[in-house]
Amino acid sequence: MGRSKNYVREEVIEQAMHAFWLNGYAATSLSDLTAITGLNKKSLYNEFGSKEELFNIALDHYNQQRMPLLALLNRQPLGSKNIIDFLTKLAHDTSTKGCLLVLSISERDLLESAANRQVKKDFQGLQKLFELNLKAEFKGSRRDVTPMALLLSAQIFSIAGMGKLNVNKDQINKSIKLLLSQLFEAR
Amino acid sequence: MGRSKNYVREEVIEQAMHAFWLNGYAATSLSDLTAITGLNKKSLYNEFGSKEELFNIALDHYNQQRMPLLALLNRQPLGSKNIIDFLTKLAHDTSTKGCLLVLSISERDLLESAANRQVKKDFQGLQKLFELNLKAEFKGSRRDVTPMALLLSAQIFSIAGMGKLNVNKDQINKSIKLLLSQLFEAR
DNA sequence: AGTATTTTTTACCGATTGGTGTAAAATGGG
DNA sequence: CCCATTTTACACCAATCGGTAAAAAATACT
Repeated sequence: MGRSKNYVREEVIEQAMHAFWLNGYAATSLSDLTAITGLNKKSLYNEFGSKEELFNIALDHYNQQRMPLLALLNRQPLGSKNIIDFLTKLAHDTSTKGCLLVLSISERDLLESAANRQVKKDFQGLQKLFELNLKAEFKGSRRDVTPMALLLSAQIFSIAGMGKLNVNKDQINKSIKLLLSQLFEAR
Repeated sequence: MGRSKNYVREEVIEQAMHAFWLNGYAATSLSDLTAITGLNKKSLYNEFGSKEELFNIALDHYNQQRMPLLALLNRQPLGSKNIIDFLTKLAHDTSTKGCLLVLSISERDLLESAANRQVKKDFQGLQKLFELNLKAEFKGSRRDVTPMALLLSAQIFSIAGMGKLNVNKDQINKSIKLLLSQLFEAR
């Protein structure tokens, strides 16, 4: 049945993901990818088809890794605690690498790509999760939770941005904590 | 004194700025720049030195254009009204292009460039302006305004991100208004 | 008008881009 | 052990990248 592969698919995806994460899609060349993954161009193409397909797969991998975080928003009972835990953990996990999803929406080469559509869909899904938790939190009142859901979900941009700017992590945590307390704490 | 230029420097900078804004630094090629500005490669290099220098100049131009907005934070008396007006206008002016400064901090080719350092400095300056206005607003109290200043200045990332995602502008305005009312309105 | 000076045009540079064709190397099943 | 099959390595592709040298075209000043 022929020679066996010299690499582990999942490891290659992981390495490619980190490369894309650090450098962006366009700025990560095939040379970069071969250097980082250790396997050569032809093997990359045999396994993944093209640079863009590899990126899509890497994005998928990224989302898979983020599942535990997203799961926080699905815990029963829905409510503000889920949101607080989610954003607190997001802020805590911030790094100077930023967020791959956030970074990808600005990539020209991806503007009309499947990846870009996927990222937008992911964000809308996040927004929807926030809405559901807010509705549960404020059930009974007739308040429109849409603006608050948007405000909260957009904080992933703030957090990613501060991370990219290398803002002190303690300060990031404090600022998010402040936001959450102002929005949710009984006053 | 020889032939006169048949372009206007300021117009070229303006056009280059828009190209960089839309596509990013790395993804905007010299071909793009010559096509958009109308003048050829050699003239571009005679006038601006290099692609990176042109980008720095374009970034400068962008900041100049943003001066009226920043001026809102310098109005006397300092206080929350300045911040409210600033963020309200920023949200109102959002476009799908996002913010050139925000977009630039993620560009690998600029990571160790003068442009990147400039952008970081700009953000810190913004944060400081927020702090001064908050100190004025809360003078007398011993509250540490740093986290709030960081939270507020980081909203430029949220706003830019929502713009990039093509979120309905009305919704963006509402979400920012909500944040401001929660932070500042007497309760 | 003549000419010195500047700008623009054109052709070109080596390096790198994403992607492929081909042949050698390696390893499975019989 | 042998051969079919797979994966690898290597050479190569046209296109494009940022940048430049040199000559041609245009114009302002005397």
